[in-house]
Amino acid sequence: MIINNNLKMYVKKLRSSNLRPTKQRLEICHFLFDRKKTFHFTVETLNKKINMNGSTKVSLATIYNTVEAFTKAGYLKEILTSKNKSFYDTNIKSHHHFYDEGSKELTDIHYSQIKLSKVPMPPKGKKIKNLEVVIRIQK
Amino acid sequence: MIINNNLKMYVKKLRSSNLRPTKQRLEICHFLFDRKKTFHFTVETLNKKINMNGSTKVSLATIYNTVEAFTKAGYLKEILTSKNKSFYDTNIKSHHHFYDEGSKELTDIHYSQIKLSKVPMPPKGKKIKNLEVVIRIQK
DNA sequence: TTCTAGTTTAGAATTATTATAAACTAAATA
DNA sequence: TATTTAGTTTATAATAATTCTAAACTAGAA
Repeated sequence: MIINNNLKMYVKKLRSSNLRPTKQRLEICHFLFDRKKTFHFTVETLNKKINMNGSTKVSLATIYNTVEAFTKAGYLKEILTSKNKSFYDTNIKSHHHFYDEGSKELTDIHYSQIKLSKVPMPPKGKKIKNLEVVIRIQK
Repeated sequence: MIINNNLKMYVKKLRSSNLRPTKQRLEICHFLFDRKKTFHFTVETLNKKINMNGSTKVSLATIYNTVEAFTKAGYLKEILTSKNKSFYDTNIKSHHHFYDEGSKELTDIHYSQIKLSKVPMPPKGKKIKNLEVVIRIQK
């Protein structure tokens, strides 16, 4: 379960996302952030993981709400794909993806692996929030 | 309605997508390709346009099927976004997009406006099909 | 300890998409 | 040209992802 050290971090993330630290939300944090590698997921896969391996039952609605709040707060990043399903990533650093249309798998590309030498100005009155490259690959 | 000149082109596009040229499919072609500017759309918006302004009634299922066949054949391109809805583009040349999360609008970026000076090798056994940049903008 | 505003939940509602099967039609063949 | 058949269209049903709802519950302030 959640070790004390991470607990503080989770509470901080939750509070700064305007969420109270509840049993369910801490369980979600555990499955999202208590990892060595970064984690790509959909709400469906996260829900399965939590409810098969977790120590607390968490409803789908709570998972949706928490993931959305974390995404707004910047602790998760929504990935661009052409599927009608949302993919999220715990790696919020600027980085890019390979998207394999056969297997529908996403793989991180480290930001240092792609360099842009020219980027356009945003339209008037707007600023750039984020820039992502998706490289579609096939056999 | 469809002028004679375009008709031939539409029939060619349909045949090479393994579709017979029917009244309904020609009407879809008219709304997709008889344009000066490139066209961004979802099936929903295309359906509205056709059935409000078109001269032939076309069912939603036919629109879905035709758009999918054109996308497979390469006459339309599916755009990457974070929404749970498919966006398509009649501009199939290599190009990129601004995505305004406020208004949910997509704007083309001409391929010459972005230059990449470093791109990673694809994983073993795979090749790069396509590379797209999406720049998310906000106020 | 009590109270209040926020939270969780199951299930209903909504939205996008895909599947189905009966009626229709393009175009190959006689 | 008439007939045939394989492909097409359509309304509607089914499915999948997400959002909404309202009743029961709980964190944390007073």
